[in-house]
Order: sequence, then C-alpha cells, then structure tokens
Amino acid sequence: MTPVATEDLRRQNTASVLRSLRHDGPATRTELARRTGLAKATVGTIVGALVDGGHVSESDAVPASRGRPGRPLVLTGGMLVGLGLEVNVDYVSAVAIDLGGAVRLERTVAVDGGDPYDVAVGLAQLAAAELTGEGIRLTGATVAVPGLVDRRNGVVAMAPNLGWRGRPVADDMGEATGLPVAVENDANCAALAEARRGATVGLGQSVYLTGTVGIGAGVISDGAIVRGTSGFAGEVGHIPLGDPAASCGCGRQGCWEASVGLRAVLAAVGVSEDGTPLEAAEAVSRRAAADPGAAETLEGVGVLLGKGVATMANILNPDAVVLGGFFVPLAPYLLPAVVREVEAHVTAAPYATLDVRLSTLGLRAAAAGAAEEALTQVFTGATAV
Amino acid sequence: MTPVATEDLRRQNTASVLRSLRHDGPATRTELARRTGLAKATVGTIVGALVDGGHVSESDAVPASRGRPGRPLVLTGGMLVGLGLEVNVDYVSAVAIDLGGAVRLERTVAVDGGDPYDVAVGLAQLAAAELTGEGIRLTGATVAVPGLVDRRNGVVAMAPNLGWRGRPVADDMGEATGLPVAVENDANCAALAEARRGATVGLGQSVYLTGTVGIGAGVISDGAIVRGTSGFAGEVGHIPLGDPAASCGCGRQGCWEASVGLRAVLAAVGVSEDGTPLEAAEAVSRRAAADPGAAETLEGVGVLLGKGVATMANILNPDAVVLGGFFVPLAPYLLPAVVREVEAHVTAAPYATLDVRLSTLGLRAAAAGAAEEALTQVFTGATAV
DNA sequence: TGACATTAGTTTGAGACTCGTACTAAACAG
DNA sequence: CTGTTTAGTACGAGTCTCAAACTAATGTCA
Repeated sequence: MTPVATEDLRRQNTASVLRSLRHDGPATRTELARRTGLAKATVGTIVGALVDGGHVSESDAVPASRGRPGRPLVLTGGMLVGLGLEVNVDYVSAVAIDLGGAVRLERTVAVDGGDPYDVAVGLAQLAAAELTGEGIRLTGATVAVPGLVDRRNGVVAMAPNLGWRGRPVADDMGEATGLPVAVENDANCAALAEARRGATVGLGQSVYLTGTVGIGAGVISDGAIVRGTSGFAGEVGHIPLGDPAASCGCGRQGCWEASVGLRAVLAAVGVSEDGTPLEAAEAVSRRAAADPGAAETLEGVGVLLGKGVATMANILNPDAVVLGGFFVPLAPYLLPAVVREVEAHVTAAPYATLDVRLSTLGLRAAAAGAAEEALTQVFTGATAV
Repeated sequence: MTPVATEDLRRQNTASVLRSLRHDGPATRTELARRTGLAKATVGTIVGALVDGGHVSESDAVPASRGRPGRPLVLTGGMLVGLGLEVNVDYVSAVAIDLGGAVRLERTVAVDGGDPYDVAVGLAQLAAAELTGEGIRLTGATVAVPGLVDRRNGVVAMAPNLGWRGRPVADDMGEATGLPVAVENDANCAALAEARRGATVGLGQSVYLTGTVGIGAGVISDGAIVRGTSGFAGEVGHIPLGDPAASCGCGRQGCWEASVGLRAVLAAVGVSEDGTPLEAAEAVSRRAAADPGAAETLEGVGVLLGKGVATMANILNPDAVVLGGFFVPLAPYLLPAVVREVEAHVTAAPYATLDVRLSTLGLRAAAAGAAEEALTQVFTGATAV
C-alpha cells in the first residue's frame, strides 16, 4: 500500500503549501518555507507552478519593517472547484466552493412530489455546465444524503425519508454527469462545513450534532470525517439513552431520538408539526417564551440532550460539540441544561474543556460541507493540481 | 507540516515493506513488489538495507511451480525492540517485542506497598540493560497506566487507583532510563495488542472494552490508537446509561460503571470482593453455575453491557468489539444478552455486521500493547530503521 | 546622497530516490 | 542439453529537494 514515487513527493508538498495558505492565511514564499519546513527554493518552485496554474496569485507587496518587501501569496483557486449537493425530501441544494474557499455557485430547487434524485442530477448537470463554461475544472461532486451511506461503494444503504434503499448513487450520478461522484452522510458533511468555515474552525477534533427529523452526528478529526469501517459512524439517533418508556418511530423503546427528536419535542410541548423542522422549532420557542411550563419541559429535553453529548464526549474526547438544526432556535432553553450535564458527566471535564457551541452555517451546512469534501483530495495531496 | 524530502521517501517505502511483511507474512522480493506497488528494483534496494541492518533475513528458498525459486524474506527484527510497561496498583509488568512480533522479554514484579512508579523505573532500567547487552536497539518505551493520560506532554492527569495526579511520567522516566518514553492509557494499549496480535488482527476498526475495577475502552482505527484531542477518548466508565438509581464511586448517579463494573456485579450476585478482579469474577461464575437467580442477575448486567456496546458501535461503527478483563470469565452469562442488545440497538446492524468477541490475550494485553506502541513509529515510517 | 544592512526570492549544482529496461541467475520440462 | 519461466540485479534517466551562492529590493544612517 501507499507506493510513493518521487512525483508523489511534489504532490504532497504542494498540498502542504495549499493547506498552509488555506489554514493560516496568505503568506510570502519565505514565510511559507518557515511554516511548512520546506526549503525556500522548493517553495519557490511549487509556488511557481501554482501561480502558472492560476490557483494562487501574488497580492501587492507589503513592506516589512526592513529589507526587501515580500509579496504575499493568496489562494485564488478560481480554477479548481468542488461541487456539493444536498438531497432532501423537499429540496435539493447545490453549492460550489473553490480552492480559496469562496462560494462560486449556490442553488436550491424545491422537489414537488417527484424523485429528489432526478432533481439532484439535473442540478448537478446545470452546475457543471455553468462552471466549466467559465474555464473551471471541477474536482468532483459529493452528494450529502440523510441516511446510511456505504462509502466504500458509493451506495446509499438506507435513507428512510427519501425512500431509498441500496441505491448506487455514486455510480449512477457519476455516469450522468461525467464527474467523480462520492456519497456522504449529511451530518458528516455539515460537521465538515462547520470545521472548515463555521463554528469549529481551527479545532483538531469536533462533533456536530444535528436535529432535523431525526438526530445525526458527524465526527471530525484533524480536518477529516471519521467514518468508521463502513461509513455508518455517527448514527446516534437510536442509542439507548432516552426515556425507556418512549416509543421510537423505528419500533424500539428508549431511543435517544424518541426523547430529544423533533417529534418528541413537539409532542411534549404541545405544538403541531407544521412546516419545516426549523419553523416548527421556532413555534416551540415562541410557546416556551410565553409558557413557563413549556420552558421547563424543554429543560428536561436539554438534560437528555446533555447526557447524549456527554456520552459522545467521553467516547471521543473532542474539543467541541456543535449543535445544529432545530436545536439552534431552541438553544436558549436547552443549552444551560446541556452544559450542566456535560460538566457533570464528562470524565475529562476538569482536565480538558469541552465547548458546546451552536451551528453558524444553518441550512447551507450540508451542501457546503459536501463541496468541501469534494475538494479535500486536493488538500491531502491525493489529486494533483 | 509534514515536510517531505527525498530521504523521507525511503523511510516511507521501507515502512511499507515492513508493514507488508508484518501484516501479510513472509514474501519474496517480487511478491513484495506486487504487494506494495513498488518497482522490483526499489524493493531490492530496500530489502538489501534491511538485511544489512539485521531486521530481515532470507529463509530457505521455496521452489515455486516453475522458474527460479524465490527466497522468502522474514522479519527477524532481532535488532529493534519496543519496550512496554504496565503499571498497576499491585504489580508492574514489562514486555519487550521485536520487529518480528516475537516477545523478547517478559517480567512481572509485585508492588508491596511502595510507589509503583519506583518499581516501574527499576524494571525499565533492568530490561533496558538486559536487552542492550545483547546488541539490541530499543526504539523507546511506552508506559500503560490505568487513568487519564495527556499524550501531548506525557503527563498522567489522574490515575485514581495509583493515587497519581498531574505526574510527568514521560519526562521523569525518560530521564531515568535514557529512552524516549511515552505514556498511554492501559485500555488503549490492550486494544492495540488485540488488534496486532489478538482477537481483532486484520480488522480496520475495533473497540476494546475492559472491565477491571472500572470500565475502560480503547478505540483502534487502521492499526492506530484513536485518542481524541487530549488523549482522553474511551473514558466510558461514567457515561450515563446505567441504572439511574445506582450510585457510582465517583459520586454521580447512573454511571455505566455503577451498573456493570466489578463492584456492582459482585454486590448484585452477593459475592465478596476477594483477590484480583479475575479471581472475584471466577467466584461469580461459579456462583452463577450453581444458582439460577445469580445467572439471571448476570443476564441483566449483560443487557446494560450490551446497551453500552451498542452505543459505542453507533457512534464509531467498528468491525468488532472485544470484551476483556473480568468480562471474559463471565462471558457465558453475559454474551447472549450483549449480542441481543447489539442487534436490537445498532442502527447499521442489517448492513454491516458487528462482531462481539472475547479478549484472547488476557492480563498481558496492556504491556504487550504498550510494547507494540513503542514500535509503531518504525512501522509508520516516522523513525528510520 | 550613497554605502551598508537586511530581508525576499532565484539560480545552480549535488545528492537521494524511484522507475523501466535490459541483463544475469536458477530452477524445471522435454 | 536446449528452451522456458520466474527471481533478482545493474544501470541510466528522470524527478525531486536542499544548501549555498547570488541577485533584487527596500530601509538606515552617516
């Protein structure tokens, strides 16, 4: 495994330079040499190729205190773009992000009754045509799906909300668009998005917990998604630490989701399930503002939520846990209890702080994360620029 | 980071050859070239250096069906040895393992009242002297400790059973022995040992769950320990999914350990806490064989154990979970319930099988894993042979 | 104003490495 | 004893990084 020839060296070092520009911002060649540990001459060669390729450009010289002023290099990366698609029951979103992190395209299309897959293919083809028209090279597309995804073969094993089962999305969509297509769980994508451009930028390890209809988690370690053996990691909706008496939609008792999922919350507070999860959660929030009993109920949800967060933290020891989805509008009522439970139950609490944060990216997180994922192979050196 | 020069290339490829020999067994040069993807000529050069260094040797030619017979290469690795130390309340163990995976030294010393640290230092010095006397080069030592270990600075943050708190073991012991010393959690080490030479050889991702006085887990991914941000991952003893009424030694209620830990099991079955955890567990096993009520109680423990295993499996999606420590003698009574709970609560269960296995290494696991850990940098290419 | 110090970036030659091809070595088959 | 087959080595070409020397651009200070 991992055969390494001398050209792979260049790829790795190029990726190292790109990562440094991405992660620590613009820098002169000399500064980059210091950051990466490479020789000045080597950085010069690598940067030369990147400038030729249009991925990096020199900004105006900034005179340092003394000596010849350096010319800082900026990731423009207009040429390399990753495409992310989020497939959901009622909408499909596309986001394209370039090497520099800029959003180059953003579309959302409603799905009216038909198969979301067809909408996704159409959107992907549209985006690909539009982007390549500008002379852009797409590194690939990643499709974020709410369900169990087997990464090894690009098959969606099960996506109950979409009604998909054993669907070879990567192969099918790859053929339809001519792009290398990967499939990924939506919570994983959102977690990556928060880690690259949201609430957990700069942290080594983080967990993203989203509440939409179900509960899903994404785990990020050193900028990469942790997938487990078959890509099913982070399927936390049905871990058995909810109220043992609560019946879950899956037929089991005591699932976490059955106590802290959207339906459970709506039922507990007595709000009807209208509109999107976020709209419903906002209705709950309004009710809690008016009704102390409802606020207290939410605090109870927060306790159970905190127990689950503490459980994940004990197993994974992340720097931060990010709450997303419908947890965000309810945060004022949930967060105090969550923080309390975390402090009570996380073994490492006195020695390593665990931040509980709120998602900053909102609904766009999954698609943006999918686009970032489509770009990662460039930053890891797996693909040549 | 990751500055890569042309010599690092050789290190990586050498490590690749070593890993192949380790993982897939002896092979001829041509076979190695096929396995690693390197050119035959390159493998020839690398193997030449390894043979010169005494790390690899040619075994007798085995004639293939036709043509010139190949000379299979075997990891002898007599020259490079990793040292592992397991520090416990009443004993300290040392195990030394060479590149070929052979155990080169094994010692256990009882601790009678004194500080286990002093015993460990003495044992390490003894082992180092003995091994270097034979012309062996020690790559380093890893100390396995039952407690929270901060890997970044080699400090044992807290080891309640040892009475250690904020102790800079790596620095101190490194000075005393002249070796590079690392510190690691004992469950992590045992998990690594099972993955390299025990129940989970060949699996990509595994979780090891040990019961001694407390409950601890180790997570292995692609042959490496998953540590989380500060090395506190796998501290599962106090995740809140035990009986909510059960009081834990830590002062909290509902900790998992308070329901499935050794003391809880002994109390539930009515056996006194005599001897080592394993001896006590064997007493429990005898009791259960005679008393159906006790067996039923154990089944209840198995249910809670299974809930925890399912929780970890949902978060991490491993290939297998290994039960060690006192769970092994009680397996006949626990395992059926554990397997049932896993099948009931693991979301991925229909799509990816999760094995529940028993530890095969027993008490020696932690020290052996520590020794393996001390060797890993050779196999990852971080250290030159 | 001009020599000097200082820092940025490039040129150049050496050294390390892998690769493909051609070549030698060692067995068996008929 | 010749041909076939497979294992392993020698060799030259190509790629890459590196250190040191060198050029470029600016501020400093007499």
